[in-house]
Amino acid sequence: MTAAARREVIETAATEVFAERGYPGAAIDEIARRSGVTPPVVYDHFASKRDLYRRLLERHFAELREVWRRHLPGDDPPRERFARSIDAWFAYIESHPFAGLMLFREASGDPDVDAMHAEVAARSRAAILPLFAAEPGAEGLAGSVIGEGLEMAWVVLRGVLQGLAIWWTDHPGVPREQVVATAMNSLWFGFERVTEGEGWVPLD
Amino acid sequence: MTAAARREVIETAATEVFAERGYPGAAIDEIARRSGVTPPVVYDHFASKRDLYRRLLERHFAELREVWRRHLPGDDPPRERFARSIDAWFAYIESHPFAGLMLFREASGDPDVDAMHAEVAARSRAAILPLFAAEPGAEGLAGSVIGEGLEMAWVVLRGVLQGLAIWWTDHPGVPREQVVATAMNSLWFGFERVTEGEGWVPLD
DNA sequence: CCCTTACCTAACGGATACTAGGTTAGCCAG
DNA sequence: CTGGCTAACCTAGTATCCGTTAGGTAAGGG
Repeated sequence: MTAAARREVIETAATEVFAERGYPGAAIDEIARRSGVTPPVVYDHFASKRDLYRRLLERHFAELREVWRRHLPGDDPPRERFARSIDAWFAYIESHPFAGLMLFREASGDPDVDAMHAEVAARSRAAILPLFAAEPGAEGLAGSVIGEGLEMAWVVLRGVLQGLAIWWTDHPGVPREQVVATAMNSLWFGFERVTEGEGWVPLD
Repeated sequence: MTAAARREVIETAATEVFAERGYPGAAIDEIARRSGVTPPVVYDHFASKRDLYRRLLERHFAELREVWRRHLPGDDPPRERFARSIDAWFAYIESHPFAGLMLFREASGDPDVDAMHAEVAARSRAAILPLFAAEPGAEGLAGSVIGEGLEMAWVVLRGVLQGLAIWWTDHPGVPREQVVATAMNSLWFGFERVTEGEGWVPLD
């Protein structure tokens, strides 16, 4: 097998194993075995386990980032663009279930690896948030009663999508439209309400 | 130190280490060191690393379950009870930040441990979901256009709370009311809309 | 004075990231 | 055809870490 093809096979296998076992639980031995190869071959392509992991993080986060960049901006009504983005997002998860699982595994056990994960994830956030900030009415979000408005909205968005994505991989029979509908129903009312300036639920 | 006190110290230290490093990354050595003790002492109190982990899962999940059980049922308007429950939930996270982090770490790397985690978490879900199902209008949720209605609502709820909880531990300066307000604003509109029979966002 | 209790030192065994060095198979110059 | 070079892959380790255990010490109470 050519080096490039082997490298691709290893990356696919490694994504699976990292998703299933997490960073410390993923053994190079098993990654190699699933790639039809012995461990030293992995080191012909990647300098270390960390290097391999970083490479996969960069790749999958970039692909997911691209989903937002391609579907969110536009001239259609916000709700349609938002719905399409979420649909495309789950379509990516559907075709790359292990990539999603790997990205959403929060903590690895290795502080350096955690820092790496946080750094790459922060780059994604920095790329995607401006797309939302460009929406009309977004200043309502940013300046709302909630101090860290945009940032916390991001946390909520991420929490819902991530939770549904993980749940979905355990319930593969559920059609994508249902998952997308749940995400929309959970997220849309809040965004709509704020961007239209109707304000927030008051705190008693 | 008495055995009971030492055991408590070890449980606290272990919760911290599991939260910071995840199951495979947590070393008995470090748990022991933070407990002011050597590793064999840990084994005087717990049969194994897995046993210690299970014990902590049971304990913290039970405490969080109790929060819902105490605050959600009642005769006040649903929104107030829901808001109070969420406030109490984040109050628990505030006083037990490591417990929250430990519970929300999805995957451990060890299949047996993952199964254990899933089992205890499922017990919590089974205890809390009926509280929501008892709400007037909940049949709208369960029988909605979304097939697995209640279950997916649970996933969303959990996703939002978990995301905010993790974010909050990284931003300790943010007052609890702001986090609670964000959670309410993210979750309440959807629930309200469905339980009042106003239906869902249609899918285009 | 002994026995229990809390804790220790020292080590074993297994797993794991990573490496040194060799083997095979195809390709290409002569 | 042939000899040698390269590229893909291998066997066989090494060093380290980690869960766990065996067996012992020391202090305090009865």
